[in-house]
Amino acid sequence: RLYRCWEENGYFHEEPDPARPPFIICMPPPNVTGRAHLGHGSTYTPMDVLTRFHRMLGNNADWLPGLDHAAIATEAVIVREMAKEGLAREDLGREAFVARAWEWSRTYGGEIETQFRILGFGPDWQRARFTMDDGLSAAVRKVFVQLYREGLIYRGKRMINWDAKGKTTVSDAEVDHVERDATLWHVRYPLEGDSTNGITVATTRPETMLGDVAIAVHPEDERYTALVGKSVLLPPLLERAIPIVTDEKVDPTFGTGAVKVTPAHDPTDYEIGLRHGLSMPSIMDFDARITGIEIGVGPYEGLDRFDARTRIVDALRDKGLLVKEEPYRHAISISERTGDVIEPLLSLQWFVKMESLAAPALQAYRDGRLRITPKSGGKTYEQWLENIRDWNVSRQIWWGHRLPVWYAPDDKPIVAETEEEAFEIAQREHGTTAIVRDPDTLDTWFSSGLWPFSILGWPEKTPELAHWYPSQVLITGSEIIFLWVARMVMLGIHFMGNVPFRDVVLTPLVFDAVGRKMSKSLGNAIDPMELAEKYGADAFRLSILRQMRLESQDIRYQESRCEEARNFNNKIWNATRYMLGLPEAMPGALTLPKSESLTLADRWILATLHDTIARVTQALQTFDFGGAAETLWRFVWYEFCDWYLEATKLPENAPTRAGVLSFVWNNAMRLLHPIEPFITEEVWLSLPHDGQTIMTATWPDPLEVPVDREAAALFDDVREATERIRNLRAEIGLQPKERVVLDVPVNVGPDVAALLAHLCAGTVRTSSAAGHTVAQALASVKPEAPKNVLEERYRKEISRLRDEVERLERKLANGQFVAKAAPDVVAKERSKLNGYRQEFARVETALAELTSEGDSRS
RNA sequence: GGGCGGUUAGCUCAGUGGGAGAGCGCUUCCUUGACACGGAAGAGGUCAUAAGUUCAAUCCUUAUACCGCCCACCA
Repeated sequence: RLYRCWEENGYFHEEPDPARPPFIICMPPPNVTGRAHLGHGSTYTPMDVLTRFHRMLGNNADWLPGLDHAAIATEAVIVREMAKEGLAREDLGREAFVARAWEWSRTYGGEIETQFRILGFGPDWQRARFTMDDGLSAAVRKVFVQLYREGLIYRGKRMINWDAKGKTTVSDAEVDHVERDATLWHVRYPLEGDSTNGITVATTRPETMLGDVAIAVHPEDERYTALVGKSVLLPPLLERAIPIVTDEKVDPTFGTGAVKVTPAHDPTDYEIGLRHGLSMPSIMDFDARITGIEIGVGPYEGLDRFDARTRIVDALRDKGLLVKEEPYRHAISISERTGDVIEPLLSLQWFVKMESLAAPALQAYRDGRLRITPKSGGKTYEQWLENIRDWNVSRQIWWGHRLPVWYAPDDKPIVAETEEEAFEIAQREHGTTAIVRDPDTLDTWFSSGLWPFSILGWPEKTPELAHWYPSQVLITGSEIIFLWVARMVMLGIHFMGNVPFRDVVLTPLVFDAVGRKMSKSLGNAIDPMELAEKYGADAFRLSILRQMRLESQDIRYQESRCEEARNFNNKIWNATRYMLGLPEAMPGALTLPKSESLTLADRWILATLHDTIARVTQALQTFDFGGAAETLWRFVWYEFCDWYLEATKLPENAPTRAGVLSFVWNNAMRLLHPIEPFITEEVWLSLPHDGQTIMTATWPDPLEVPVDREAAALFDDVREATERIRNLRAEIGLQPKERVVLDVPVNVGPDVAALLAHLCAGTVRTSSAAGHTVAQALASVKPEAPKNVLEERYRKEISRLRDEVERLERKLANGQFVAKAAPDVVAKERSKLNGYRQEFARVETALAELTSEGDSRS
């Protein structure tokens, strides 16, 4: 109900307004196929919090949402769906397939937007974009063409990562390295013409032997010096001879110190091959099957790579060429998306040249134009950019931005923004229009890399682009710092001349209670939608924010967190009910009772509110969401409810309470609103307020809250006295309503006396002993209690104080300390000692009086 | 192999160069006129280990152990 009202009234929407400071956040576009998970809680909640906060501050704040076409993920969904109908991609044909993907995206995609609404996220939906829409697609083509013409995009035959399951290349950033148990096979390659001699190599991938073109050893490895230059026969077929070469890259200490060189199927071997001018025959096709298309593979033709491995190992064993098999644990490359084992293949693909793009992105971070929180994220960012390699951007799938590339009959690429332009170029440069478009599409991250300016209308010169670029902050998970963040910075600098955002905030990863990753297969995944249903969206948001710390890289989450937050909200609700149930009406929220009429408790809660506003504001400005949440939790529950609300039940405090409650609670709701939008709106609307919605209410200003430090300190003294007295009451075993007589040694004034009596369920009896301040009097309030209880209590106190006094005396007697420590520290320690001594004397006197009383009575 | 982070109460985590903190859990009491999704009181810790710097170290430095994350072409 509230959300609908907000959206219908356009509260999330903003127009660029140069009169106000901009505050823009570009939402990391969730996958069109995606569903909300806990990671969205830790990443998107902070974005919503900041946007709401800055809107209340009066800034031109807008949160720009969108969806990502998620090329590989979406294509996989469609393929799976089609498989149920017995259809393959090719049965449909490209055009029909893409049409189906569009239809699917429109019909079933974007479910996550509904979920975001339930969670209270309020981006400017009117500005929602999709990475495949016309404007963004045009931006993609323009960027590709420009980079090509600048020589920053090229086509080349390079080692790429092949995902055989997804039937596409993937970039280095999308490859995971996973430790797995494997086997290290030692294989003997017999010397050509002398089969009694040979060289043994260790390999984990015998199936690639068919593509071996050499054996390499280290140049200084004396074991093999005599063999270098000779040739060996390639097992298991023993039909082809390959040379033994030397290369620095070979580690003589690993395995046998000799390595087989398969340039078409291993990145290191590829480099060795380049250095030695070796041939690079491919023996595996895009289905990860052995192929003899380039070189003879004998009976292994057409076998799947893993079957081929088994068959080749068997053959080696039969022929006595398998010297040794040993278990071996090592890291293998896995496709992030499909989980399939990555096959390094030599293939003709499109690449973005990264070096000249990376340098300015690195510089921007180093000179502080780009800040990264936490600092450790900055290190990661630097390290990656320093070692960056070219980015393979062509993908062999159909769903996505098709490469704006055509080929002339001689296979020369023609790169153009439109087909018309491509025809023109073809006619002009090749004298023909018989050109064929490249079937490949672009890496999803190519279009998301343009997000910060493409969603603002680039390449058009829009008012949004003029006023809102660059944005202020990007919030995202640290796992896509390479895939996304670094690329946005590089492309932003290149095309806009400026970093796309001032701050990057990396949110922690969410793990389960025992630190495991949340996953469906482990069954430990928690669905935020279920939590929202059970405990409320506000509770979910608060629970996750409360655990966030600036420097933390992970948080452990469990459902009980949400339950606690729900309890907190229940507390807010009940506190509100209390106020609404008071006999007097709540006056307007923006004016306080006359200053001189404020009670001690009033002054205390106002001073506390003042500090809370300052702290929360500071925390949100520095992205310390956990700090903000924790501060508010403490204020609402342990200060406002536990102490102030209780104090207002005292009749003497009644005259001013409605005004102060109204004022303080209104402020508290505004402070809490960015974190808990729903309950704060509901409460705010049910109490006196100014305006239509808390969303556009102004952010609390500490300068508008009167502060009386002296009164606040006195109230704190009362709190401390109260705690001591309650402790004694518990020891005596008094029932809550049983009153206790309190001896207060000076006339502390009727307000303090009444407050103390109320909070302790006591009857105050003031005597007027001289020489005490009110604070001292409070410190020595003596409840009437059985002699033995008091005596034990006093003895405990004396013992504790004696320890403290002795500790400090020792410290101050240390000449080194007095001479070398900072003077203010010494002074502080001295005054502490004095305080303890006075307290010690006081308790000792009290004990003496107690025992003498007892004596006279007995 | 390289980089980063962590180790503080049973659990999850704050924090500070000079008197160890919170929430949950636990124990005792309380259906007190907002709230049992609550209130009051309480128990519980040689701040991972070792050395160093310092008048003083849980905090700074170094090393070690264990845990986690990221990066990486030793077959």
